[in-house]
Order: sequence, then C-alpha cells, then structure tokens
Amino acid sequence: MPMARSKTPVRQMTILDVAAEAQVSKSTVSLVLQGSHLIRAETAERVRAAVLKLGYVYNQRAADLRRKSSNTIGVVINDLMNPFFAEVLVGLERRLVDAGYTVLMAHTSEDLLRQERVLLTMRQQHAAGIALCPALGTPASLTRTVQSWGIPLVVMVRTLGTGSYDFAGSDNARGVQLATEHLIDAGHRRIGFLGGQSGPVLDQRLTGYKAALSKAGIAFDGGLVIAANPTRAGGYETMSRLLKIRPPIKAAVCYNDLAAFGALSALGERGLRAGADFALMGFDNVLDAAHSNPPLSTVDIRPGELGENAASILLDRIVDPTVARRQFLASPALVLRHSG
Amino acid sequence: MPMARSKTPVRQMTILDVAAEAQVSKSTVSLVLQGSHLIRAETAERVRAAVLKLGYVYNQRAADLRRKSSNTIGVVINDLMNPFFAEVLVGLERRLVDAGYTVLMAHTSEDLLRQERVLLTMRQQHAAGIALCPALGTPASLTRTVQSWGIPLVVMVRTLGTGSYDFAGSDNARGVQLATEHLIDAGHRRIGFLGGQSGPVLDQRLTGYKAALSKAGIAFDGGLVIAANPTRAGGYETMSRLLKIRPPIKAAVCYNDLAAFGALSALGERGLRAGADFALMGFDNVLDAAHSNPPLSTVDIRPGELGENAASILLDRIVDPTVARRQFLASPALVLRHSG
DNA sequence: GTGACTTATTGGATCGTTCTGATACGCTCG
DNA sequence: CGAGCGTATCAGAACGATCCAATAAGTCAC
Repeated sequence: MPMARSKTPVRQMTILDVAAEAQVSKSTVSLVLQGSHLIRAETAERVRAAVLKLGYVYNQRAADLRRKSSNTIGVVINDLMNPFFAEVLVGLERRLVDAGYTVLMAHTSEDLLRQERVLLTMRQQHAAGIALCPALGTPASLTRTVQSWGIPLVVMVRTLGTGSYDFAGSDNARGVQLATEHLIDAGHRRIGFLGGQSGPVLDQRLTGYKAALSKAGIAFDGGLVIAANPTRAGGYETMSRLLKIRPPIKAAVCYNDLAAFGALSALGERGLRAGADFALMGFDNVLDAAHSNPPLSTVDIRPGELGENAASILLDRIVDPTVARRQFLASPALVLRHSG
Repeated sequence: MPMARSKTPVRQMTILDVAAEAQVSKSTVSLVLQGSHLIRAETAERVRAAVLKLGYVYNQRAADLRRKSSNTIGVVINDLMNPFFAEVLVGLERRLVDAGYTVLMAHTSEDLLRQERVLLTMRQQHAAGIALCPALGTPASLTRTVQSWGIPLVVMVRTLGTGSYDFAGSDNARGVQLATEHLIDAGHRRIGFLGGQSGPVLDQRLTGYKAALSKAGIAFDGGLVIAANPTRAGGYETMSRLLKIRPPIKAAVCYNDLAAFGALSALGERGLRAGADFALMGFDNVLDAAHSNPPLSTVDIRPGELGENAASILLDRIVDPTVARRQFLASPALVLRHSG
C-alpha cells in the first residue's frame, strides 16, 4: 500500500527532474534553458514541454553561484519622499528590468551608516552593478572604494569629488542661471534664493544664481539666500522668512520644486498670488509641478530620463568595464507656467 | 624566480582562505560567521581577525543555496509617482532592512504583464516573502497562486477578492465617511466625489461617501461623482467639470490627496480659494498635504506606518507560516487644515 | 574500411557555503 | 585504568546550477 513517502522532505524540483521527464541529461536541459543553438530543435522542444509540464522554476541563485555573476543591480536612494527621486528611480528601474536585471533597492534617508551597510549587503549579494545617489557627507573616496570591489558604479544627481567615475545628473548651474535670468528679464532686480542643504548640488545651483546676477550687473546679496531642507516644510519656512525682508522681495528662485511648493503654500497663506504678486521659479520639473496651485514655472531636467540614462551608463560599463568614463548631464530647459 | 602566477585567474576569496589564515577548518569559520556559541571565544577571535585582515566578504548567495533560504524580500509597487506609495515603500523598506532583509523592488505601472514577470523573477530569486500592491485588474486567484508557490505574501492597500490572505490597508469606507460627514456638519448638502479608478478601493471609498449621505438623509446624486485617474491631472480635470455644474457645488471629497492637489490647482485657476469659497477634503494625508496651497484637510491613514505594518505581518508569517491570517486596517483620522 | 571532421549529447568537476556525523582530547568516576 | 561524557573542531557530502572535455553517431573523401 505505497503511500506518498512522507519521510523524504519535499525535494526542490531541479533541472534533473526536467532531464528525467524529457529523457535527456541535465547538461542538455541547462543548454536549452540558456537558449543555446547547440541543441537540436526537436530535443529543445521536448525539454521545454517537460519544463512546462512539471512547472519547473529556474534557480537563479544556484546559476549565479556557478557562473560567478548575477543579474541584480543595487540601487541606493536617499529621499523617496521627494518626487524627483521617485521619478528618477522609476526611470532607472524600468530600463534595468527591461535589460533583464532585477533591482535591489535600498533607502538611506541621508544616513551615512545606513548607506555603508546597504553597500555591504549589495557586495555580499554579488550585485552586478550599483547605482548610487550618495547621502550628503559621503566621502569622495567612496567611488574608488566601490571600484576597488570590482563592482561597476554609477553616481547619480550628486557629484562626489573630482575623481573619475560614471555620473548622471543635471547641469545645475546652467539651469538655475536660466531661471534667474528669466526673472531678471521680467524686470526683477532683487531675487531671493530659497532652500537647499549644503552640498555639491547647492553649490552648483548657487553659482548659476550668482552668474545670472553678475551678468546683469546686479550685486550679490547674501541676505536674500536662505538655506533649508529642500522639502515643502523648508520651502514654507524660507518663504515666510523671505517675506519679512523690507523693502519687500517680489521674486525668488527655489532650490527645487519641492521647496517651491512649500513657498507657494506660504505665499497663499498671506493672500499673495504667485505669478501676479510674486514671481517664483522651481527646479526639476517633477510631474506635480504642472498641477500645483498655481502651476509652477520651473527648470525641466527630466527626472525620469535622468534615471534611464544612469541605467544605460551602468549597463554599458557592466558589459565592458574598460569603457571610458561617462558623464550624463541633463541640459535644463525653462518651462513657464503661472508662478513666474 | 617565482612571480605571481598570472595564469591562475584571481580566485574569489572564500572561507577557505580565512580558515588557512586563522589555522582552523572551514567549518569552524562558518560557525564563527554564524555567531555560533560552539566555538571557543579565543578561536572565534582569531577567525574574526583573519576575516578583517584579508578583507573577506561573505557570499550570501552561496549560503542561500546551501541553506535553501534567502534574506531577500520582493516588493511590488505600481505607482511610485504617487507619494502615498512612496511613503508606504519607505516604511516597508525601513522595517525590512532593520530585520536583516534586503529588498528586491519592482515597479509595475499598473501593468499586469509586468507584474507577472516580476513575480516570476522573485520566485527564481527565491525571495523569502513578497509584499504586493496588486495592479488594477489583478485576478483574485493570485493570492492562492503565490501561496501555492510556498512564498509568504502580504497584499497591500488594495484587497484582492474575499479569499484568505494577509493584508495591510486602510479602512476606506470609514475614512471617507468621516470626511463626508465633516462637510455635512459644516452645512453642505450637495457634495461632490472626485477621482478614482474603478477597483476595490474606489468601491470602499464610495460606500463611505454614500453612508454619510444617507445617514444625513441626503439623496445620492450620481451626477456629483466623477471618476478619473487618481492623479493631479485627474483631480484637475474632474474639478474643472464639477465646477460647471449648476447650481454650483461648494464642497467635495476627493479619492485621494493627489487628486485633491489637482483640484486645488483647478480651483485656484478660477480664483476660487479652497476653504473660503469651496470646501475640499483629501484622503491619505501624504506629507505634501501639510504644505499645499492651501494646506489640505484630509483623512490621515499614516502611509508610512501602513508600510511598516505590512512588513511586520510578512515577517511574522515568514518565521511561522502557519500563523493565522492577519489583517491590518489603518483606522482613519480626520486632520483639518485649511481646505475644508 | 579507415581516418578526419561535424554535430548532438553527456558525465563529472566545480562555484562557496552549510550541516551532519565523526573524531580527538580532556576530565570524572568507579 | 578504562568506560563514559562533554567540549571543540573537522572532513566531506550536500545545495542546483554551469561548462569543459569526452563520447557517440553520422558524413565524407579516398
């Protein structure tokens, strides 16, 4: 009375079971799964039928071990609450999975310790590459460190010193210069700069701001730039402070769209209407900018494409690690809506 | 003259190298790495020193293969552009990595085919569990399918039929009822409902809306509910249409905050001020809601905590797959700001 | 009919861990 | 002094794939 032998623990189904079913060797099955042309079409078909019949599922990790490679890519982001990064991430993810990779995602919240930890796990997981948006305060040497691990790396958004590494970001100086010049062209001479934490990106954006001013012969006034977290709360806060300045300021460019949204809120609270009473420029052109109240004039750097480009650069380096360093800088474009 | 044997390709460093350095067997090294108490403290110390000296890094995938387990968890999200999901994701991710897991992330953009594909990869990667926010149109049978794979699953946000499965979401009916009642209490009798795609969540929120109306003895008027993508664009669009209705409507509850933001934009465009001229309620209480223009009155379901709870439920099931089905429903709380 | 050459398939070693069963050593006890 | 036991360590067989070298069968030329 042979019952199912409950003693033997349910063995995982392997390529061997498929081989038995299809009456071939495991090597043949392996070759078929890899789509090799070495196998006769008829045999391959038999194998594929067996796979389907048994419901076999490929064990990627076993394959990775033997093959000493992997198809996962580590992605490190530090502020998903910012729609800009969310958009970058989905662009990146899309291109990576379309290329057959799977994404190991980690969120650092600007925490250096956390960042270090997730980079270690990615190493332990044998990630085929890493796309990193470094947390503020990350030492520039990190690029060399990761390279020394033998893992292809692309840095996103924030530069990391002057070393040689793949990068995808935007031309921040030029973008902010564009925005500032737009306000100047509209006749403004006293223009605020709102939000932003110290770091490479803020530096770049501020140089754009200063460049526009000096080009127009306007003296830089440090009192008009107010740093703060580039969040809605930060934007709200800085705008509130800016509005206290006498004589009143009538125009400002923001570190990013998020800060601009907060600024819009502060403006509205005082019954001021952006566009009419106050000219406000954002930066990033996140999706939200098109439907804020009022719709935000901003600098478009196409966040999604930025992510896609980061992915492409990384993928290229994975296939050929010796390829020359690449650097993608989204060229900014003014998009004028109603706020400024 | 023995030079470095350039013939042998640089072998990966393994526990065997560590073992040699520390003068113990690989088994001992393995035990130490697992923090076993079986090894004498002094020996363990020697091993740890060797690890550090050689810069050995653990091969997680090899370990997983042998151990027939893994410490990765698949997370499937379909709309990261919606800050609500972004917040859920970071809560989820945070708790998962704190528990020692790493996150395999995939974005479906509501694409069923993509969803199917990423679920397959997660299976091939031997994910220890899956947290899924199902794309619209996902068959209810999917919960059973995933369970039949032997992978613990937690469904998030959107219910998936009436079967038995772990779930983390919010009490949508009650939440919208709260919001609607608030408007009724303020004296409104004709209240619009804006945005939302057909699906379980819309159904639930609409029943809350209807419940509030009927409780107040107000007849339901289908002409006042306008479905649309729950995005800013959708909210803008639906509000524009709602404002054409005569006699004019003066209050509405939105499917979610995102739609409410779009509605705010449409209102502003017509010179209407939410709060004064029009009462508007959102749903979710995303971070952005506190600093919109004007700040949004909404229903708080704590997106971040929702993600954390999903993680906890999943982790519990992983340690004990036989535990009873669990269901977390965030209980909604009204948060009144300026829009309504 | 034999050797050279394809073409299709296969056995077995291997990737870097874990884990079980064995061993070696020291101590206690009758 | 030898049996019995506990402690610390180890050797070797897995895990489920890949891939190299070997084989078997067929074709062709001479």
